[in-house]
Amino acid sequence: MLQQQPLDLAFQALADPGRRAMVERLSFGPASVSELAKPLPMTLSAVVQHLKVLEEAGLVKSEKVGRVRTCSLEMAAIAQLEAWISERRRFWEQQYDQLEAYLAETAPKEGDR
Amino acid sequence: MLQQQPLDLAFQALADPGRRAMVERLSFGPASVSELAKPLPMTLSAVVQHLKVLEEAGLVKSEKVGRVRTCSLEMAAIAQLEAWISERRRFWEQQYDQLEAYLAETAPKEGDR
DNA sequence: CTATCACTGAAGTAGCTACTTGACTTTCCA
DNA sequence: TGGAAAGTCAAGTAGCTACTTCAGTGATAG
Repeated sequence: MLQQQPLDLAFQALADPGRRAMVERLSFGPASVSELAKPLPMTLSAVVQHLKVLEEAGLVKSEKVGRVRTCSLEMAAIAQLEAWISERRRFWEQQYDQLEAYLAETAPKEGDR
Repeated sequence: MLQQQPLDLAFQALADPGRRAMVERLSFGPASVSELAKPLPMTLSAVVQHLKVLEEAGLVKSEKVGRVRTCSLEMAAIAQLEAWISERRRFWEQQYDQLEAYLAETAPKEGDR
């Protein structure tokens, strides 16, 4: 809402089951590219490309030391997604509250369930 | 994780800013297709196609009465997204707790700010 | 020193997405 | 009854995505 590009990229990134699997793995702690690739049915190359998508979405950061690139989650981006979603829920529930208030106001007589 | 198809579809659906705008609008209450289309820079046809994507993702339901189709949010699907995301946060924080516990155990001396 | 490991980068491609236009159908109001 | 309103449906298409293979590069272990 403030800027939607970030949300676009983040939701898009999480729409892929392989990328979601990587994020799930990383939620347990940092991992190398090959560790991320091991359980996935695709080439290392493909994993690196997915990783790039996750990094561009701001969901993951990584640093290379020697020949190993170690990746970890960026909770800030994930928190933003959570914020957008819970905002929807907040407005939705508010709407219900208003409906309840409205019903309570227009028909507060005794035939009220 | 239980089934990923639903999450695939839901994240994918929310990756589009137009579709997200529709969901934002619907979080304030039900709306007709034309109401959803009004603020968007695209044809009615395109909006109907986006709507179909949202419905297939289970995020929105709609019902036609007379010539008007009225749409509303399906909070259940949105709650599932929220659950996946907050699960990531939970594991992430757990990892941090373990790190803290470890640090507290290995160096519980006084230089422990 | 050289083989192996852990990636990196480029190119190619099948399939999918987000539209558009235009031709209908149905419903409702005057 | 006749038209405007509110959608619906089917093509067609430019651009994007998720891979693959193959040919490297720079650490590191023996």
